[in-house]
Amino acid sequence: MVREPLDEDAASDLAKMFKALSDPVRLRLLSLIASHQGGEACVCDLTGPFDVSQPTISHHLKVLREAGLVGSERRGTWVYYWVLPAALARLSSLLEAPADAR
Amino acid sequence: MVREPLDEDAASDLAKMFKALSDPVRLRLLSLIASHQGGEACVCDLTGPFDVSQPTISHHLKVLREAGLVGSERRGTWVYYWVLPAALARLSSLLEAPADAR
DNA sequence: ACTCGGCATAGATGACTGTCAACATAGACG
DNA sequence: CGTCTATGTTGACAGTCATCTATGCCGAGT
Repeated sequence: MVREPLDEDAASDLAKMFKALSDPVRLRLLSLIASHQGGEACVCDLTGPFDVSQPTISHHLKVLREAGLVGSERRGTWVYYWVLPAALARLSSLLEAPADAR
Repeated sequence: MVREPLDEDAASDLAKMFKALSDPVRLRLLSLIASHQGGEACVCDLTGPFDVSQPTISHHLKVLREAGLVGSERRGTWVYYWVLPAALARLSSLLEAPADAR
């Protein structure tokens, strides 16, 4: 990002991911999934800590999934979610090391 | 973020920063400022590359400024903006290294 | 002092977002 | 097969956002 001015298409693509992270509930969801034992969590583990209803959690999980930040799979009764590290790493590397400027 | 579940206050705080990054125009603005010679740019350098009006650019710069991502100063005729590296580094480190999970 | 250029602010508007209640679906288990 | 539990989907509504036009403010020069 510091090197070259970031063309229009890349900016739109990245903005969608950041938008998925721009909600406190979604950030906490991502953190809960990432920090959960085994690196994955079912929805039943995620609805508890929040004051919002279960459909709202489901909606936020869908946003994270469509942004490519998490993966999901149904195994029997429960649906499990896990973090996709490559997507977060991409965003992380984009933001790092503008420290040499100024 | 992987270690502990990210409490509610921290999530709200971080969400505001990510929200500031969740627009293609603002991402490109930040990139333009960071990659500009000297690490800072005046608004006159920033209005050109976009199809939106000057007040819109001014609005986006205000969002970035209030999110704590950039600083600004008026020097004579022009107003200069620069990136605050600490803020970006904070977000970057938050997103990195969930790679060991799964 | 007046005017001009650079930038910010105000108000309006159309689009999008977060949330809930209600309903639909899909396995599990009797 | 029927029913119960766990999730996802839909529709609706209130709030927020991105963008515009019009206007205001501040320095610089003349």
